[in-house]
Amino acid sequence: MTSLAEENYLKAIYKLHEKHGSMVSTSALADSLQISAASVTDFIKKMAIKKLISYKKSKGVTLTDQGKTIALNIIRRHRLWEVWLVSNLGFKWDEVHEIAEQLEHVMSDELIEQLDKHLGYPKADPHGDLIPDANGRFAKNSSKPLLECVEGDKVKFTGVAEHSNSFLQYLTKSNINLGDELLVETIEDFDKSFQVKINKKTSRLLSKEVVKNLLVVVQ
Amino acid sequence: MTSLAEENYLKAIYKLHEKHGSMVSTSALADSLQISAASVTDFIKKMAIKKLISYKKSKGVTLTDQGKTIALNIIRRHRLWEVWLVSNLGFKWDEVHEIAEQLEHVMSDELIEQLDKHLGYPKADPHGDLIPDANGRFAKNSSKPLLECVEGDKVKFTGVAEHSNSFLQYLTKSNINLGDELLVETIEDFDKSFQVKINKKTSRLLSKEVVKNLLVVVQ
DNA sequence: ATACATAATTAGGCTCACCTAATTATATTT
DNA sequence: AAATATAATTAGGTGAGCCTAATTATGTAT
Repeated sequence: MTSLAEENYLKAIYKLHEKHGSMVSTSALADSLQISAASVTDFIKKMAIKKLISYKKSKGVTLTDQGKTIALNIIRRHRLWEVWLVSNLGFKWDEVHEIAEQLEHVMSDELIEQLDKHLGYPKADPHGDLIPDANGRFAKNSSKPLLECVEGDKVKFTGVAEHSNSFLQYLTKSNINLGDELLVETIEDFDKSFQVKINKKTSRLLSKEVVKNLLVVVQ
Repeated sequence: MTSLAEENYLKAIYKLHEKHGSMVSTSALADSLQISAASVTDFIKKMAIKKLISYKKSKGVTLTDQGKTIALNIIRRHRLWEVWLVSNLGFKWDEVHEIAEQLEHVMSDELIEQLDKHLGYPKADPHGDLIPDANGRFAKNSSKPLLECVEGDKVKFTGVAEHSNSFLQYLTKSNINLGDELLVETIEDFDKSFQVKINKKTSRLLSKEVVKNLLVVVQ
């Protein structure tokens, strides 16, 4: 029904919309998919005819309900596979993205439902990203960037806002792992760097760039 | 490196060669891949240039060492995924083929090695087909069709020579499962039907068509 | 050896998903 | 408002992997 290319477009549109809101521009899509803008214009016209997206010429695209349903399904598949790769196959959180990018395109609803069950219906993937259910619905999420916290806040590290390998590896190296308790000891007003105590043990200085990308839930 | 289409051709050539020996004809490939003979001729010429196969015009093709290595790798992936689907996700042996056909094309050696480890380095898939190791080598296999047995033989059911869903479902329905002990009670000379005792319990009459496709190891 | 049937190849064409170069539309600056 | 920069579209084209119809090669029966 939906081709590999269509799935990739739908996922990219969903993610760009999530990140920047409103309509997704041709160039943003081209950039994200590493494809020329001309090719994108071509392709989105066809997707619009198929009612996967709504396309306003020279303005950009948004997902239709049908397109959004498919996009959420792909994201669901991707994140479930990531959980499996980490918890069953022993991969690290910075090693699973490329493999899950391939696995997400395997078409079998039965497979995904069985996988979900096998994993114990996880709510989030190894990076803390929520996993939509079979109907495309997410659990409630009260996390926010650590940057928005104040001195004295005691929080739980539940996710990342930046998924680059270098950031994930920095956290691993710094011994900061999903689920850790973080206590904001002091915040340096000048550069917004945070002195944070991790799991009531070691204390560490984190730059603004880092705390911006750590998602936490206040306890 | 190798495309989806190339992988499917290599696998088909390997299987046809295994089944009928010698060179694989254009029409056999066309039939197996559900593609026109003209398309096959086209494609195998390109594969020959890439040294994946050796092609004698109007005679047929055989795999080169390189092609055989890739084919065995695909078969390895396919069978490991089938083991996983049955033993971890709870699928039945007649439900896994189509899903494994998709999973086998996911490219990541690391993934397959971890999967193999996770499954405990299985020697065979849910149909009893041997799984080649990472170097394309198979374990020794002393199985033969039950049809070649004689009255009084006590054997272990280790595999099937026919993979159709209808045959697999017939066996399931008849309560004949991989690993079962079979005792050949009598063989009807007229139609080569076998009266067989399963796991020292129930006795059952199996047609020649069935015993031909049951692979067993004499105990 | 000839005729016939079957198998394989060649010729020409199609769709999908991409490309570059040229053109047009939109947004920003002066 | 005009000039300029940036973004988007159109036009024309490519390779991969398929197709049908026509042709040629191979194998079999007479």
